[in-house]
Amino acid sequence: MKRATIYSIASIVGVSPSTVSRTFSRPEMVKVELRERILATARELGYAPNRAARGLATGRSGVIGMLVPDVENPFFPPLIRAVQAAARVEDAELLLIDSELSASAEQELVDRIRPQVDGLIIASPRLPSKQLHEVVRGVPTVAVNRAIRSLPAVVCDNTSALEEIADHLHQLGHRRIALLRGPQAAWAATHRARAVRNWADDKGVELVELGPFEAQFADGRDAAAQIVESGASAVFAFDDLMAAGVIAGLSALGESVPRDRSIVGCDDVLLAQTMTPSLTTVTAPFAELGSSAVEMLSELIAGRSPRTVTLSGTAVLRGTIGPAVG
Amino acid sequence: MKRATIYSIASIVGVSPSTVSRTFSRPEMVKVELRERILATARELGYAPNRAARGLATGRSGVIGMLVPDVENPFFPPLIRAVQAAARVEDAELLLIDSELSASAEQELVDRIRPQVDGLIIASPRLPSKQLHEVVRGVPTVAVNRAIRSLPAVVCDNTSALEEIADHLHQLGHRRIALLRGPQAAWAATHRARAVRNWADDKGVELVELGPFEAQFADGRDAAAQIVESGASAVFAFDDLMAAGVIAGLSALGESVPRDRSIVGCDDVLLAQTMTPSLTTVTAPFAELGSSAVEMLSELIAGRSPRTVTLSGTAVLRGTIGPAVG
DNA sequence: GTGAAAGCGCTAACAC
DNA sequence: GTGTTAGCGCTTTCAC
Repeated sequence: MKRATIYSIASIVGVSPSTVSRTFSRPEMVKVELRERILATARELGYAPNRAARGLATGRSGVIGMLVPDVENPFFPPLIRAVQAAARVEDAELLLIDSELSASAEQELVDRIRPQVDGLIIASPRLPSKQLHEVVRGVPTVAVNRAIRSLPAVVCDNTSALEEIADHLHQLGHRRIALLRGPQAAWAATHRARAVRNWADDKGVELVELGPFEAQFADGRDAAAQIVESGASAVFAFDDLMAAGVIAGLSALGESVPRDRSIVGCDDVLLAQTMTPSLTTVTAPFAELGSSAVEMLSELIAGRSPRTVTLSGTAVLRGTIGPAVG
Repeated sequence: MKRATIYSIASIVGVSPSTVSRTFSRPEMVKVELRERILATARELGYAPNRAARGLATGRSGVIGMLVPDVENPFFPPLIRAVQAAARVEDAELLLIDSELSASAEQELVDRIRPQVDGLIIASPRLPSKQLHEVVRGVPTVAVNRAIRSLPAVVCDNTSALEEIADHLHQLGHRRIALLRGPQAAWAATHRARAVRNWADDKGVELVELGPFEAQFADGRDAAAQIVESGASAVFAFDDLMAAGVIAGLSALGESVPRDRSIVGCDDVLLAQTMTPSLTTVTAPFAELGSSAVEMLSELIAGRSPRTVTLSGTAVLRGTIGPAVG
């Protein structure tokens, strides 16, 4: 028994295939009673429109591609969920691709899925602007978590949230602070570093910059010794994962957080909320990041030119900061 | 400038469209020299085969669907990565769907993507067997993390790893142990509970069973009071996330792990490795789980009937267990 | 080894 | 409102 098509349904109901087609693609165009009959027999036959055929005819696949550098990094799952939820509303599916932190893979993978998606959402791309621009030529694309001239983007500005936390740290007596930088090629890393640096300059606080790091847990853990050596009483890690690493590394060195040193993360991923004590960090607006991205992508697909959207993170003071010691 | 097709290339090179087609789908069928020429001009034009057209002609989309109950649960990202990596090798893309913990959504979502995928991988399905069987009718499907009669599956048996940890706990003097059960509808929850229960029976250890829980962080945290009350000196949480919750909950109650109580998780997700102290748990073979699933799916698509695969978890003793106190 | 032609299942003008 | 008729771009017999 083969799959039902608009033809099989049409012949059973006694209408033309176009009417069946319309019943599914523009229901309002077919008279209610007829539509009902068609829908009924379609259900009986377990009919579902063949997406490939529809895609071939319309030039639209109904799927959007999402490229992330590392699904296992807890920053991305919430973003994926948000994008997916938003896509669902527009009746689109999500093709997910993981570039495994490789810029060259980004290029290759985009090339590969380009022909089968209506649009692309690229999260935290590592590819240099020029190549990025080059590779997405022809596919509507929006970048997330990276401001870039040639592409509409949705980014998160954590500056004021970081300042707020920094001020708090300052009040707690911290006068020498370490900053663990994120990946060289990551826009967020540069942006966050600048925020902390500017704040420190303004306040006249000594800032010890470490890194750049790939921003894995191990990087944070291994940086613990340098931190201790630096004499910084508080540290801004690039993200929550690194912060967790720092805490582990300090613990191995016999220190306890926040008793001996204060740690701040960024993004407020699951990890930050579930560790004990919970992590002081900046909450990223995942849901809005995702929905804005999808929304912008739709605009783009519709031929409009959305402007880059800038959202903000929110400071959340939790258990990993305390008074400066030493 | 429109996208290149086999026709545009054919007319430029001066061959028939079929030859161009073969160059891409069965390269060995066309003479080397000709093939090179075709490939060259294809490259010039930036040609890539239209997947929709190919799909329509062959009945294969080249995409496999993966359904997870919750992308944000750290158990799934490593699985997603593994599946994706394996799929890549077979030149297939991954359509990801998140059912957000709802069994009914599973049904609806599968229905929805069924027509556009060549096969389906369903991770930790919550749907009752019968409905699950019903809904995947017609699509090659493999279940992951759930043994089920009607579907080929790849599961992980943690029994011996859990016993190993339990024995260790016993040696440390623990004689009253709590077990936090996972979601009612989750196969893994039942399976793990049985393992611990049987062990406790054999050893004559008192087992306090709590739950079932949805297995979120908050569930573990909120269970802390009951645990303290139960007098159990050690606890097996359904998974790492719940274990993290328990630790947080105990901490709020003034207890410290492993000083006051020992905690064991399951799966060894990122969380388990990055918390301080790191969590004693059972490492799930994510990579094998994913690659087996894809492998079985290919078999299924090819018309063969793969047998259910059972892998094993590995005990990993870390920082959250210690001698029984009280 | 290569070409011609039919067809995959749907949509979209365009008629009626 | 509904039917007719071309395609959409590819694969695949079947000839040659």
